[in-house]
Amino acid sequence: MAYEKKIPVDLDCPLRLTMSLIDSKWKSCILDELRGSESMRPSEIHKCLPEAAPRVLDIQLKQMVDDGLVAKTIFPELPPRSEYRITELGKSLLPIIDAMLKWGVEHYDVFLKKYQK
Amino acid sequence: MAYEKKIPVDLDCPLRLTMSLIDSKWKSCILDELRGSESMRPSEIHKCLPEAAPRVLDIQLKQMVDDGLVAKTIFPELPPRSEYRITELGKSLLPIIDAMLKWGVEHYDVFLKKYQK
DNA sequence: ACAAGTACCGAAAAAATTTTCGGTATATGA
DNA sequence: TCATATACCGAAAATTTTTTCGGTACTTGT
Repeated sequence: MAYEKKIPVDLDCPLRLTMSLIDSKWKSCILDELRGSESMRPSEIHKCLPEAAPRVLDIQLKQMVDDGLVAKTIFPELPPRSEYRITELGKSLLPIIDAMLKWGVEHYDVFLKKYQK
Repeated sequence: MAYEKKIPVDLDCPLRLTMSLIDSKWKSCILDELRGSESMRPSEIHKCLPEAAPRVLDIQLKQMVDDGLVAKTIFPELPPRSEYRITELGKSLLPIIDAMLKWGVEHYDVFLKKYQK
């Protein structure tokens, strides 16, 4: 799959539904970035997540727009301008992102010692 | 990757660390199953998650044992017997699983209408 | 004797995801 | 004029994950 998912989301069970919306490599980070600003332009998002290939962010942002987690506004200008912002549905996932972030911070050292080098 | 991860967990940021521990197709379901019993034998887990190929559960259980989320006891008996149980570290992830499960239940209908058929 | 169950594992195929590369188009600043 | 920036997209390569298949070894029940 490149820019469109064969099976958009996992409808087999509620837990996997939620997972399937955020379990790609960068989606949770994108949500975490978008929460911080009213809106962000693609180039800003790329700068905030420099380790992600720009193409992946494009693809994952598009999927998140399709899923309703993120809204996109295209301004009919040249050079082109567009903006992404988190939707109410996307915001409703933030408690989950928060819980994961908190857990990660609390247990980071253990896994660093365990797996680093 | 087949039965061992090249990069065991993602240490780039706390959020991705947490994600990397549970973001495979069945790990969150395994945790959700294991929470319900004191312990489970592999064959029981397979029966509870019939859609997952047994080999995948083996592999993912092994990774979860390596990561410390699940503990395994092997009984030196014949025919062989072993048991998996969730560890304290694994239990500390349950609030995240709960939040995802709750979100999934609350938003299931929307995505069913949106993507089914 | 033989099928079925128990737990496990390697190899390879299949599927999905991520990354890289090159390309479109227009505008601005040096 | 030329490099840079904006946003986007397709194709293919690379990587990772999931699945399938076949095999080990031993026991119980028919």
